[in-house]
Amino acid sequence: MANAESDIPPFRYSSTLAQDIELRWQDWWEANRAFEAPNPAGPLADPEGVAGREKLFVLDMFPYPSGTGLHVGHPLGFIGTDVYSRYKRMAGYNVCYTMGFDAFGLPAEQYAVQTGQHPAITTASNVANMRRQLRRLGLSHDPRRSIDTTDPGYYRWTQWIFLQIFNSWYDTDAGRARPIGELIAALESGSQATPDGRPWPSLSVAEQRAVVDDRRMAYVSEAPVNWCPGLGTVVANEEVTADGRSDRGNFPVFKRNMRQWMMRITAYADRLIDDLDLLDWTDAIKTMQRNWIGRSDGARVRFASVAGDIEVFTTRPDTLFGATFMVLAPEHPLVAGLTTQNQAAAVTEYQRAAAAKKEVDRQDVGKAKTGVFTGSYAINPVNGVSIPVWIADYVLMGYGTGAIMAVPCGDQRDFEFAGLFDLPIPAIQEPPAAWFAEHGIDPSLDTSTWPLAFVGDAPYVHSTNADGLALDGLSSVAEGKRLTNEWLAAHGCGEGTVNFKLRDWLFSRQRYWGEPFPIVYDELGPIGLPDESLPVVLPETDSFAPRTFDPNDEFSNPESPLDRLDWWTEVEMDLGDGLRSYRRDTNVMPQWAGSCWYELRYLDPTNENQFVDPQVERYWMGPKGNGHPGGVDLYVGGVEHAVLHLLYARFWHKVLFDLGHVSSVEPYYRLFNQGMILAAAFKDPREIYVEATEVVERDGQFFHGDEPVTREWGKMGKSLKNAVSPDEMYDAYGADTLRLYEMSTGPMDASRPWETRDVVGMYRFLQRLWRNLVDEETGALRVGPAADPATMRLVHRTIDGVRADMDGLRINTAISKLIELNNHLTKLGACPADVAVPLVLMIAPLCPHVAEELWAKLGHTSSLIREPFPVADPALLIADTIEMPVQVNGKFRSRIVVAADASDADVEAAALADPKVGNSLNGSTPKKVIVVPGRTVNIVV
RNA sequence: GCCCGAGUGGCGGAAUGGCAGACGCGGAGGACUCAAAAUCCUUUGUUCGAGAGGACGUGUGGGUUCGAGUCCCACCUCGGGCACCA
Repeated sequence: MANAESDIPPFRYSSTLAQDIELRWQDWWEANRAFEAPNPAGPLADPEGVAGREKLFVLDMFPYPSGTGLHVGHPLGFIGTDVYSRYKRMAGYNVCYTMGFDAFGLPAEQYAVQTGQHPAITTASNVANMRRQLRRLGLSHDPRRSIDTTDPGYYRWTQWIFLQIFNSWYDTDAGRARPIGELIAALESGSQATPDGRPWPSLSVAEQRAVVDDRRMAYVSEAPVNWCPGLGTVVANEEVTADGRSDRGNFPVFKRNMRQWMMRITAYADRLIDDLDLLDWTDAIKTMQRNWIGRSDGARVRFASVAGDIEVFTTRPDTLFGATFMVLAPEHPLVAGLTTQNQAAAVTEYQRAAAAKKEVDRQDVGKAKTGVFTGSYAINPVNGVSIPVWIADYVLMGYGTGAIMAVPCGDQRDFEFAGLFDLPIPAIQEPPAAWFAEHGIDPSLDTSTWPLAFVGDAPYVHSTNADGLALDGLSSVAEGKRLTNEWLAAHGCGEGTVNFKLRDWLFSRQRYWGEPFPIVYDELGPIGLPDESLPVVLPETDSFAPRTFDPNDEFSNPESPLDRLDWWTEVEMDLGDGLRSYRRDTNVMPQWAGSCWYELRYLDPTNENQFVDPQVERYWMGPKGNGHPGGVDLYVGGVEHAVLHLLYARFWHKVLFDLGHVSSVEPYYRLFNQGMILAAAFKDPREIYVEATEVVERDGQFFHGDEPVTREWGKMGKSLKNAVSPDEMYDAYGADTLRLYEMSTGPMDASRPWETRDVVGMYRFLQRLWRNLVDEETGALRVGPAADPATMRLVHRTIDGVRADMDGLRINTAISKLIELNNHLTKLGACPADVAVPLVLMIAPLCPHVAEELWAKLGHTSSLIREPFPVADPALLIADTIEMPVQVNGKFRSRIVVAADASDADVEAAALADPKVGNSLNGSTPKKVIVVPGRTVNIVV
């Protein structure tokens, strides 16, 4: 025991040596400002550094600086982007790579509520701790560019962008946002009409303000919002889970009408869908965004009734002749006017029951349909038929118009509903024979024999009226829709339209730890503050909590912490018409605000006059041609942001583009979703998680002490008690080993289990690599004589393969190629002198610290971070002779060695001459011989 | 229910339609050691065989092909997303 240390050679690559090397080089990089990426202009300008180098903008989704610090599951993506950035830097690119902190949000606020400590203090210390942990990994960030969303120097520009959005409107004719001043000018000149057609000058000031405010991209609206009494704040649709609870805290959420800030993201719905085609993202993410936006093409149709026109949205206007009843959502405003005396009791009872139901139960697809007849009828505009109007909770007030026309023969839900309440189901299309066969019934237009509704292209029947709409015989749904839409428009009872699931973005929160709105109110409404008054600094207080309520108290009202600060909310200022009193907006922005544009601030983090210098922005974000529409070149992050962050950030970016502040239409050109690190978690018989490190395996069973436990795999973290700290890994192996391990366990986009016992493999690799170059007794460089031709060819094949793998972010296979090369060198006894340089340069992006140390031992006095990455010599990629497998009837039988440039005939002859092949043929004559040059020979008998 | 992914040794995973299992872990054997750890070397898909060598083998069943883990069809399982969206 006492002598254990002395057995190890003094200069073996051990964890102590690794730590010494790593800390030294981290200090050196910092002292020498090694990773600073120059800008073409502004404070970070270095025209020489920019000249002649292509730019590359690599971005990680920035983290929330939590108090618990990092575990080894967090930095998977960060290591990946660092490897890529280091590789690209060596390949000659000017790489912008840094890290910021998304530091507004609930945890810091909740911690403040509990402890009374100001969230700014907790945030600062969490950020400092996270910076330290990330630095220890050796990430090659440009520290000058780092930002923190809670810094007034940053959120000043978040507020400025809010004002840009507030001070703009969406011009649907131009298809883009424009400054609000241009709308006002158009209203004044009369080229834009007022909503009710009165001339602009005849409107009162209040009316004029209201007209303009209603058109703004950011607007205050009395609208149905998600009120969460348990959190004491409203939340966005995107933050409500499928079962109607809050994303954070899991409290019930209620739909309530409240005055809140909204962002007109729906104006961009089409562009947000269409521009996905420009992007290098996975189809999975694009599909999620498309589904969320939920575009559907159809028509609005108006049915006359005693209570006025009932407007419905339908994607199948062509089936209007099959509409035999209508269904309204129970909350629909026309229900009261439609309900007859006879039905009043039943309708009221149904409405009450529907209101009491939770969103979850209402949206349960499996359950049987329910509904009540209102007693009234409406007129089907295409055939004048009077059809009953029902209410049912399968129709949702929040989608379309909250009312549908029911076509039971062509819609499964309507089919079920009609069956249940004995409503007629006339056929209006003649389904093909195959459809009847598939469902095992005889072809018939008697729908009582049909097991379900028919949806698809098929000839129309009974779909012609006396008024010029004739679909009978037509068998194209698209054509049927087109003709119907034309007819509806011509007869003034409807028109083709597009409907979206996407709602406007609820943008205000009744909390403390967020960006204050740069807005004050006078008696007429909100007024955007002038740019000079930014930042509107979050006021100091010691009372951080919003008023919260019983989570089920639906009728409580929000009260934000800022509401209580009269000294702050009541202001006197001169906004151009003399000193007057105003009241500040007491909401704060949602946490998404700061992450909607942070990549732009990385580019020009210290600019006091602009959120980003246009020249700098164009350099890093501008369109590059070749189908690259501009934007971040590589954005890496978790799939959990597929909808929320990515949709909001794209929206802000498009507004900034429309207003001429940025040069690319999209912020993130290439998106890469890294996988998660999973870890085994163990539950005892009481279903309580136990500390994973304390679990032992015996005979394939797992035990915690003497108690048997069950294993499951989950996201690494505190709640599953399975987190592994990077500090443990640094102590046991060093950061280079940890980096290699995380990168080697699989492709970047795959989730993979963490196995602490596997980490040693990469440690051994580094140890062997080190030993191939360094004398373990003296620490001196130790290289062998020049490489033999076979070794040299292997080196160049490795260079070629590693470059391709790095470019394709296949870091795991790049590592195996390097291990193979190193294993070959191990057999040689030492690394040949002429292999040392390319070897060290190739490992540099992966394990930069040990690479720097070896580079120094090779006699260099400076860092290798900008040394050119090795380039393969094409001549060495081709061998004189090659080995080819020979198959007989597709089964591998033997190998032959032939000249690389041998003709097919020569290869065939060599294959047939091989004794093992002869055995397999066993005297029979080949019918055919297939030679795939350079690949294989297959002999068919 | 619908839409995406993915199923390969004991484990993580590799394989432009062309030698399945690279690389790593783990296992086995050996070297060093009084011994152990660390390190190094050999070996390691299953199976038959003393061996040479053979058979089988990428979730299941079909198909295309000289040749299929890879392409096509159907099914099963797991993971993710959406879910009465008219």
